[in-house]
Amino acid sequence: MDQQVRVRFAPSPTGPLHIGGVRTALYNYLFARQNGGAMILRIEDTDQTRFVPGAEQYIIEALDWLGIKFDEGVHIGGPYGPYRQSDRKAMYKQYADQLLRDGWAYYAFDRPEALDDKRKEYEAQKKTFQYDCNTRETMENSLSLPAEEVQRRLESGEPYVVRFKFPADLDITVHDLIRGEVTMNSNLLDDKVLFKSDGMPTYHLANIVDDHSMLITHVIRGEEWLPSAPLHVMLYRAFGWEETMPRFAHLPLLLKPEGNGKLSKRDGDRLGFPVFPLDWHDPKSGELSSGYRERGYRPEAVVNMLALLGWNPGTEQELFTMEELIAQFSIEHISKSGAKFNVEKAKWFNHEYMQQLSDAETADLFLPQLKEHGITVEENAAEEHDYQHSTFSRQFVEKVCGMMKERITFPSELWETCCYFFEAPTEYDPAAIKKRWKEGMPTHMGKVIEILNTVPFEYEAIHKALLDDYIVGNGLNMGQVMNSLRLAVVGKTVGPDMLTLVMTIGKEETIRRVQRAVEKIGDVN
RNA sequence: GCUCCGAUCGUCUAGUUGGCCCAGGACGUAAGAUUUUCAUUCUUAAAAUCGCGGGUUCGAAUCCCGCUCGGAGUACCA
Repeated sequence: MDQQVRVRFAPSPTGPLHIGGVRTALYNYLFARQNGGAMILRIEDTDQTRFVPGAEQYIIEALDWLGIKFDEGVHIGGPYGPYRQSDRKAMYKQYADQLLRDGWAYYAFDRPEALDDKRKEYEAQKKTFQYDCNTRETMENSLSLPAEEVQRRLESGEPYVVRFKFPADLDITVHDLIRGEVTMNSNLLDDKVLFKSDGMPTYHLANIVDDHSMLITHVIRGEEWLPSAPLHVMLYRAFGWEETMPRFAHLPLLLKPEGNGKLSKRDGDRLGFPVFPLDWHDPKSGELSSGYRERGYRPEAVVNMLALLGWNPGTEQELFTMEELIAQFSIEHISKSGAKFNVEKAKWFNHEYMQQLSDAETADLFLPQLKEHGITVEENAAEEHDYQHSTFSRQFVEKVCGMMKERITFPSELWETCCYFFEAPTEYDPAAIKKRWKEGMPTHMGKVIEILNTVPFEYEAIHKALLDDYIVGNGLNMGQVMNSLRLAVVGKTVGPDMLTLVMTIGKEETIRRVQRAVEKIGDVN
């Protein structure tokens, strides 16, 4: 009889959520959904010194933007709350006491300075001090001190921490869903602090207590937790919860795009791509770290890219909707090695998802830029375009988007790519003039105007009159004439099919632009 | 230093029970086609002696051992 799958994403509100953390959340989400289970958001804020205002809200907003939804959590409540560890503070002490009572933990009175000194002392001998079964007798704790002394210190209110008492020489095996069995010997593990002198539990205690009381069945987290997994297994054993201990899956890390090491905030800034889902304004330094959303990435693209960074479907499919990911995700296909983040691939994903937007959706993204450039867009304008007043219909904007969106990776490129549909060029690319605007071009342009004025303004008619009859009929250089026309209309030699462009901006505007170009460029070369 | 984890094209990876792999796909790169231009698109190509060295086997990217390299952890941080 299977119990319901329950997973949690448990970040610390110490800053913006790193993209690696987003991936962890995503994998948890996919796993939960696939198994019809519950996804829980728990905030692990046991370190009051590292608390950053706004971080919790940032995490919620970022995951919401990406479509990673929760069933229970700090922001929506649920039957196993509260979901913020600082709000659960009162319940941890009894668990520390239980461990103390059962001999799995002990009081330690060593001051932080004393520990520092100890570490330096060892370091001087090229060794590393570890508070463990070999050294604890030499420290100030309830194992080394007489019972009365311990009692006296406790009653006098002397600060203390509670440390886990690792049994000597015990092989502890962690069953990891990704890595198989990982075994470590307790002699090499240190007596981690479980309960701090400020009355708060450490991650280790709070995590186990919460996962147990929230009925978590699977812990999917970053590989950086693997070394402390044996401690966690021992805690479940010490509490007598081993029967219901969650299954563990330690995810490979996200690495820097170049060189080695874990992906960090600085890499993103240096290499020009975001490391965070959303923009983050650091409340202390005022520094801005850019996010995927503000850079113009589609949430679907970020999800798709992240899903494939460390997991693969075993097929050649690369584009996935969230639903497809949920259906196909499997822990067995998560890779064991770290993945280097690739900016180009991220852009490619975004281009793919930009193409999936409708013309209307693309137009919505374009509107702010148009406004910024003084272009007015009217929902139900009588005319498609009014170049004299820089006013266009919504329909016209959508038409342009439909024509041009395949050239675009980010919405921010829309204006640069489409501006000539909305305003006439003010200058002409000198290199293009040199290459295309040959002798006699004003005459040819005059002929273009004449044709536009005389033949019906229809694609086929213009094509016949201009390309077939005039250019081909007179043995003119097609590239020369058409590119000069493009230069006159666009200002440079880019853009869609020339006649389509003319049809789109209209007869009058085309003629105006050609006349203006002839005036400005003249009969050079 | 110690402990643990890892190691296939520049990058993400396929390869899960050894032969169908002189290693497949995608991004990127290059060339060509298409186009009056640019971009898109399409086609093709280059690109991994499967980290190195030993074994096991008729046969190994796939199994075993050693080495090397990389990463993580080693806090009253998570």
